[in-house]
Amino acid sequence: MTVAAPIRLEPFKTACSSCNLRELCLPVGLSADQVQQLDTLVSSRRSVARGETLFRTGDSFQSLFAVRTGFFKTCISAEDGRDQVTGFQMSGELLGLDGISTERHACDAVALEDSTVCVIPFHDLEHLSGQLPELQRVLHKIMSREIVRDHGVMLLLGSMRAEERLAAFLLNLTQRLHTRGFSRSELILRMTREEIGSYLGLKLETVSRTFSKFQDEGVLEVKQRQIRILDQAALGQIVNASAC
Amino acid sequence: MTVAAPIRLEPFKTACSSCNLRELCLPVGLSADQVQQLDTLVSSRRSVARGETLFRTGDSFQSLFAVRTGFFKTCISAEDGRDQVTGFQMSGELLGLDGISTERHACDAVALEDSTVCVIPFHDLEHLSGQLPELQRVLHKIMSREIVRDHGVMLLLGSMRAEERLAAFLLNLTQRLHTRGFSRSELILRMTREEIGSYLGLKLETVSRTFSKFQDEGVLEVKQRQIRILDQAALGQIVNASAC
DNA sequence: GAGGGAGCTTGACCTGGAACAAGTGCTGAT
DNA sequence: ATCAGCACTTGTTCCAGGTCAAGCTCCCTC
Repeated sequence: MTVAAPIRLEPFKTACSSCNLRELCLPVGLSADQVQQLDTLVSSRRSVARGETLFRTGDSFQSLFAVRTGFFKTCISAEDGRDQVTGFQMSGELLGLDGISTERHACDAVALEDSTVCVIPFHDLEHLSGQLPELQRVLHKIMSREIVRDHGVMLLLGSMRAEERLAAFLLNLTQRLHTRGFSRSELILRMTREEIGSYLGLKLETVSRTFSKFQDEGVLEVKQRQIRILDQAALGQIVNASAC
Repeated sequence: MTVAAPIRLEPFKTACSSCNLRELCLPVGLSADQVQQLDTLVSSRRSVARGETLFRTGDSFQSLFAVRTGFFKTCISAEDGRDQVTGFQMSGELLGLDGISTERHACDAVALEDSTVCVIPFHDLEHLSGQLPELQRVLHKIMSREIVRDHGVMLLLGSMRAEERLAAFLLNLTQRLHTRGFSRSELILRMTREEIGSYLGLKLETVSRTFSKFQDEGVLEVKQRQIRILDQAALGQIVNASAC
């Protein structure tokens, strides 16, 4: 491939400092100067085609990955084959935090559409964050946020009813999409009913029925994976239903 | 043993280097020298009586806490009053990681028996871990381990049946107690049936019935909060039941 | 050692969601 | 253009676990 010519395209490729996700991603809150230091270690990208895995349970952990474009799910499977989607990740979100503890990945990360990720070699990141307290701070906050998020999912799984779960899920998705500049009321699901069900602790039939119910009630318009939210407030009330 | 001589009692107060939990707690894997540096920042203790809270949702986050003696639960509550136990912590385990992300605690930590904790001022910890890569590494691993643990709970909540959940819970508890030198087959629960139920996404009646069922089957002996495991293997099989 | 209350057990009944089953509609390959 | 196969919807039935209710047990306090 590399025909003649010593053209160095590198600045064109990966650079946090020129990335429009920098306010959502690892560089959040860092100064321009600090982001440039990050650039030195986030030097490669990787494409992952829809359906392919970025990493699998048991793979040696070397790097974190920041989703640049596309959409992922992470899932774990028990020995008995049962499995559980533990999260959906969109642009600016980090994948691989689970691998730090044992230096082996503890889940599978699967692209739900053609995606690209930035590769963040973790040893380098630790090294740099020893130098840059602000970076260390950001990393800690991101990990902590993941813990808080997980606790929220536990609340959902432990005490919500099917409708509440799905409503909470949709609100969470649209809110995250909205911070990325998408509509607050329209979205295209990148995952199947089964994956939604796995994440929410429901069977796919229940997810489908609940979508239909919301549609009948005029809360949503559902056309396969295209969802339009007609009544945001109603969704919010459904989530907090047990209050009544 | 070293008789006579100028004995310095100071390590008698708070000191990771003289703490018998150091292999379970923050200092895990650090050299004696490094642990001594930790000593400089972990300088105070706090007692929390049974039923009291160590911190509450919304409290300003200043420190992590390492359980020294006793037993805690952490729980979050939705606005609507619903609440969810997100974990039980025993000696050597850290409390407060959830607070890092927003600098406010995101859950309540309640002592289930009279307890003491070591106070670890987080800013100091971050500072020191910038100096001590090994400490940084440990902190990252602990946070990552919490994430992995939470994912395991999601699997439990999302896809296991009541018996499987309780069996998994008991095995997890006894395993953690065992690494602390307790029996693998006998334990005293520090939490109520309701708290177990909240953690496992079950109602207290279901927890109680499931205990009774296990007792009838000869898997456990249950006397209120005293549990004796009669058939460890059976418990293990129950957890992996869906394989059959 | 009597009384009260929190925590636990057990029974009876009910229901939300699982399981099973039978279609329908998209999509992508030949 | 046709076909195959996956994703989704919808109906029916069933059951695990929730709900409600009644006692029981073990402390703890006076």
